[in-house]
Amino acid sequence: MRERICSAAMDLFLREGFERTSIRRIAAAIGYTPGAIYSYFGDKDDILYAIHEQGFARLGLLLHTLDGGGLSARERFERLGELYLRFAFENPQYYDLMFIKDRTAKKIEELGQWDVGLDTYDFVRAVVRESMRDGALPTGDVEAATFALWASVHGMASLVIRSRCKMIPPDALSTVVAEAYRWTMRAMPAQEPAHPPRARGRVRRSGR
Amino acid sequence: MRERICSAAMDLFLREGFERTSIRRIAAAIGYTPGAIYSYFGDKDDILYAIHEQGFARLGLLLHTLDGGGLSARERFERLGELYLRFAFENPQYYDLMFIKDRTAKKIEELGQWDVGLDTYDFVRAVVRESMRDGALPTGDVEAATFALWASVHGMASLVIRSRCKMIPPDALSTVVAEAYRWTMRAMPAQEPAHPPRARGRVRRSGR
Amino acid sequence: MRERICSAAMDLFLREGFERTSIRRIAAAIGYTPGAIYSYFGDKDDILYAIHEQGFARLGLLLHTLDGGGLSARERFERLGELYLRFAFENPQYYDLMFIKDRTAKKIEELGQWDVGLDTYDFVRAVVRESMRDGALPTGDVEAATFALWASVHGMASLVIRSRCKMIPPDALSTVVAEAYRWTMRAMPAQEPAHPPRARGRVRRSGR
Amino acid sequence: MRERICSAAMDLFLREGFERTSIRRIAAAIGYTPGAIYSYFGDKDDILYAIHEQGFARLGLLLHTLDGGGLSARERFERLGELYLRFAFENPQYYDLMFIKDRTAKKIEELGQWDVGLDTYDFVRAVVRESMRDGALPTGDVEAATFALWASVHGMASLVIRSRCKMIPPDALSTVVAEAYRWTMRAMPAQEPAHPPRARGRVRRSGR
DNA sequence: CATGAATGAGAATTCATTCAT
DNA sequence: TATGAATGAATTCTCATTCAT
Repeated sequence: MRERICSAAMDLFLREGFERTSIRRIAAAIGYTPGAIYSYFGDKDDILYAIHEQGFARLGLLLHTLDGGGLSARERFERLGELYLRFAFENPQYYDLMFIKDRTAKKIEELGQWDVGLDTYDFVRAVVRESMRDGALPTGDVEAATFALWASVHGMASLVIRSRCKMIPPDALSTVVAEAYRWTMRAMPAQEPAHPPRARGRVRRSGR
Repeated sequence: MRERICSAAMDLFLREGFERTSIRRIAAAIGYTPGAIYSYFGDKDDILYAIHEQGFARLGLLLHTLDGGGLSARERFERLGELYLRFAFENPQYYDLMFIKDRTAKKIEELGQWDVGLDTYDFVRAVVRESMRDGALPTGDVEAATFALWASVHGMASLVIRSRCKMIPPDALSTVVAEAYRWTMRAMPAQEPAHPPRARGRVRRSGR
Repeated sequence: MRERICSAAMDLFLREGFERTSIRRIAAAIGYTPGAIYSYFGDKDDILYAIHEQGFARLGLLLHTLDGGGLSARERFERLGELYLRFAFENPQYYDLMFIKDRTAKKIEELGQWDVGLDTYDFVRAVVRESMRDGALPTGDVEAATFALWASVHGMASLVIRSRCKMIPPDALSTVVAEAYRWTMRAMPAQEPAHPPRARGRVRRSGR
Repeated sequence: MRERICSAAMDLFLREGFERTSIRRIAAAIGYTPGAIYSYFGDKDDILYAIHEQGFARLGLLLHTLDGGGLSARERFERLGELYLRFAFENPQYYDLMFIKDRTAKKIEELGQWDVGLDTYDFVRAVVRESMRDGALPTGDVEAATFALWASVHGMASLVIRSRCKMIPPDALSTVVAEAYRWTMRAMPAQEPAHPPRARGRVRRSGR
């Protein structure tokens, strides 16, 4: 039902591009009539929205692999961006839908449903906050730091996905991205925690 | 002529959105027949392309105000991103066309015309390279540093423009962005220049 | 349904000419929206193709009246061309579509669907072959003889239909055609059959 | 001038097809403005007409090579069709324009200008008449015989040119055509001249 | 002789959507 | 739940032609 419609839609996004993905085509792909789709989705953009939810579910799963892995706060912080980028490059269609496409934002606004993306954002913010508390990051405005991190990785992802990096040789691209991410990480060096949070500040990282 | 068509098109982008901007409407807006447009532009996307060129011309002008202002390399470096962000927020439609929109990229690829954007990219890279030479930046991979800087500001700009920052209160947004940019700048601290260029490298910043 | 569309199209061919027959007009003629047509035909040329199929069905029916009429091989042979010409002159629009118009051929090639016309061609060839076997025709290359016969009648039909016979007074035309057909028949005189088939070879025609 | 326009038009017919040949394109091909064409031709179809005249001039030249070659009447008669077919297969675009295309006929009718084609037709008729006179052909209705000959070769040419012979293997085609032409010639066997040419009209042809 | 500018008409096609059944 | 039929609106684009300059 809804599942089949969504996956047919994603298929079309991949194979034919977003513009070519009409309700007619989706219906044809699953052997139904256009009208039938409207039993499950009120709107074409509702399909988009559902797929974007799926995307966030996937991304959420991926990011939450950081939990309980016995990672240090700094490691969690550094891996966070890497995982985000991995998601983006491995699921460019999803990523586009979730973070770039106009219509998704319009639909979200229309529904007033911000939770979906917020969960992820909150998770990132939590990691950032924790990192500051642990001295894995210089203390500062959590919101701004979160946004800086996010903007940085989103910038890389969206420039690549929307074909703005053609001046970088394709085979050098992943290196450049990785290297650029390292620059970003450098913006946020691990610190001696200002106020040892919850008696955590252990010996490690003393050198930094 | 072409000017009138472009500005009518930009007008429509603003007022009605991109999808609603058809050749018909553009023609109607300037009191012409659709066919007349085709005397000046071979294609709908040619109009896009022309506007995007205009946008880069504007951005170029703005960025080049950095030249000859007697600024230090570090100042140039830091103001570069600020100017870029200013451009983005003051001309979101242009910015979208230039750095986000799909069709622009497609048209560019079709034409094989990368120069337009490259000029700007080269300018940024030149600033980065110079900054490294002058110790205004840690030495390192110029390409990656350029990309990191660009990605960071593009990330902020595109998240805002494509309405992905609704969780940040609108009136706090500009502060968050400014603050986030400071984080980014911190990634690239001024350094003791490797090879004192033009007798600059003084004692300052020794602590870092 | 499809029937109504086709007959409306034929109507327009007749009344307004082929070039003037657009999907818009067809739709208007049957009181529908252009889009509605596309529920029944994928393409403008699909309509052409359907009509051309109808035409071949008609022609097939007509030619098959030769079967089972107790006709001698020679009679069948001679009447075949007459029926063909009758079809052409009575259904010039169909004939044009089936045997002259460019787009039909293009569509056929596109579909790789040669069967429709082949049925008819095979029928003609069968008649020719049989005629040779029965001595109703000099023995020889069946393919070439079939083609010669077909070309001859097609030539007459298409010259008339495409208005290349204006130098022949209209009221003399049918006589000229009939007389010309007699010349063609003379090319293929009845013969003493090589191997007397079904004990036919009677004395008649001895004088020739 | 007119020459250049015509040859550009022919070029386009060949390379892009007839439908794609617009006045705009012709103009572009010779580096002029569409409007300029109208200084030389009143109409798009006037160009067609001019080209069709050229075609007839060419065909005329070709057919007139039969004159003065010391050929017997029968030889002239037989070669006439061969030359005609050769012209058709070597200049299919011209042939199409001259003998198949609708618009040419319409323009001719509009102008009331039949002479162009008539010259050729008269030439054929003259050959036929002479052949009869010389006993190179059975005596009979000259008009009908002319038409029969013409229809036969036109049929072959137009079936091939308009792609109705796809059931015949391409490499066999020229053989089939040649063989079919032989059947046609057989329709019109050489005869003992009734009246030994120049000193004519007597008892002969008693056998018929 | 030729341009440049523009018209007006029309082309095929596609789409999201609706609704009675 | 799903279809089949249809709408209505729009889309890009192409064309022959005209005409003042």
